[in-house]
Amino acid sequence: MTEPVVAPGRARGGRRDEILATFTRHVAERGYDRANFGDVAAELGMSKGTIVHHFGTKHRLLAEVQERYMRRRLDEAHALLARLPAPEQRIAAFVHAGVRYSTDEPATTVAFQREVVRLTDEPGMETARAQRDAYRDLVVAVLQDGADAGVFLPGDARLRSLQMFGSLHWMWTWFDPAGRLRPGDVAAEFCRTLLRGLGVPEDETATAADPDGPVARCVAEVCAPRP
Amino acid sequence: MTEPVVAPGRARGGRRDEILATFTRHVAERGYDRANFGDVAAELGMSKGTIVHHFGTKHRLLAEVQERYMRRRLDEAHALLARLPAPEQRIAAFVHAGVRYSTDEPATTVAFQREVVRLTDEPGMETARAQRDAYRDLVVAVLQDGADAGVFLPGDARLRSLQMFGSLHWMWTWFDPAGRLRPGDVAAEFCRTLLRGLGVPEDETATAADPDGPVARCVAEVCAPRP
DNA sequence: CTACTCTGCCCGTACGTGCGGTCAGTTCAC
DNA sequence: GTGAACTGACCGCACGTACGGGCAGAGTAG
Repeated sequence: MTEPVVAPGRARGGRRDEILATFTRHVAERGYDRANFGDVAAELGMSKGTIVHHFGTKHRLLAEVQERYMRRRLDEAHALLARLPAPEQRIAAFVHAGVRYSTDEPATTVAFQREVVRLTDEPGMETARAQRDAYRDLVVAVLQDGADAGVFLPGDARLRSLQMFGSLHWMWTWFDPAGRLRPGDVAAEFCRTLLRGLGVPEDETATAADPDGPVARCVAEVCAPRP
Repeated sequence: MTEPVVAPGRARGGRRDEILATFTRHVAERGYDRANFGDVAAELGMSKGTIVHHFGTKHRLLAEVQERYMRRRLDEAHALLARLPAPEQRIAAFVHAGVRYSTDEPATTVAFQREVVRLTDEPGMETARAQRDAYRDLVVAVLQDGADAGVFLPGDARLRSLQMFGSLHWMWTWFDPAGRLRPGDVAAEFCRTLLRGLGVPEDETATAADPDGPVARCVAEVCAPRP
């Protein structure tokens, strides 16, 4: 209907991607439990059976959403680490990126964040959980390295990472991508408080937090617009 | 059975409080959607009808959980503000208190935090939402006053409050009250990063963050053990 | 004291609905 | 032919909640 480019039955991934996108939006809006096959199918003008045919179970569908999301986030994280050497730049980049997600892919980001707890509980989420842990480990390592190098004041790197992730992951409950609050401003404020809190001097903090500064620009390049 | 003190039929709130407590625990463990009357009733050895009799609907039950929780938090907040005059002490107190909740009332805290989004969406939650907003306004006012007074560096008080609440509200996804991590240590680390990030000098930061310091002690007195 | 009525707590059951998942079958590209 | 995409009817079940009734204690009249 909105995808007449490729012949039906042989579209890129079939209707698989459409299902994934619509399901993701429903999870973002209502949560996993209240999202259901019937509504998704109706919206896409297909049968419930089609969704089952492609994904098997609802759990598997969610798992695929989480895995795809974390795959992109991990790729970006590695690209950022490769370009930015300094610990305070790297932390700032993670914050800028974390805020960008909320506007670049609002639905997927909200779906991921509000259902993140299922990564720890439910079976079948091992891959996504491992990806999430890998991402967190990257941040912890930067925090630890920075503290070891004296760039950051001594402190518990793991707790600091949780403090930082909390601020970012909580955004789904209050941030409106369509609102007047610019993501760059949110990231800047978060960066300033966080980096100062880690003991980074004022001028490095200001540069790294600047929404038009080098770190933010690097993040913008790496986090390309959605295909 | 475990409540032989008062004659049946005239117990303090009847089985009402038991229902509330058990339902709260189920919401904390499984989330609102997966918590159900059948399991709660079975665990308490009563009929589903009894729950309906006392609360009418499932939504009303959740609303009551949220309202009771926020009432306690608001009372504590006002008590803390009355005892602690300095902005950095007040912010530190909010952080210490926020962490304490996770161990003092783990079930209710998790239930509240993981279902907080329903305060904004669902009807019937107006009271709880107003309480939550009032709590946030208290924190925003402290941050604003501190910035106006020059105790904190200039910055967006509202964004700072959201950054702070994010760290605390996210705790339910990772903090284990029975684990080896002491709540005081978490609060101390969070306080240090946050207060330094707000521009508070190192010695005031250290005093306010100290888990055995005056602020933490004041919080411990105000947040009395459960009755 | 007795008998009665009223009332609030509680039970058991039954109903309606919504949802995840199954399955037999059709269409269509290769 | 072969197999993948897709359909639509259907199943079973879990869950919220409506309903009718039982029962015990309080109040009251005699």
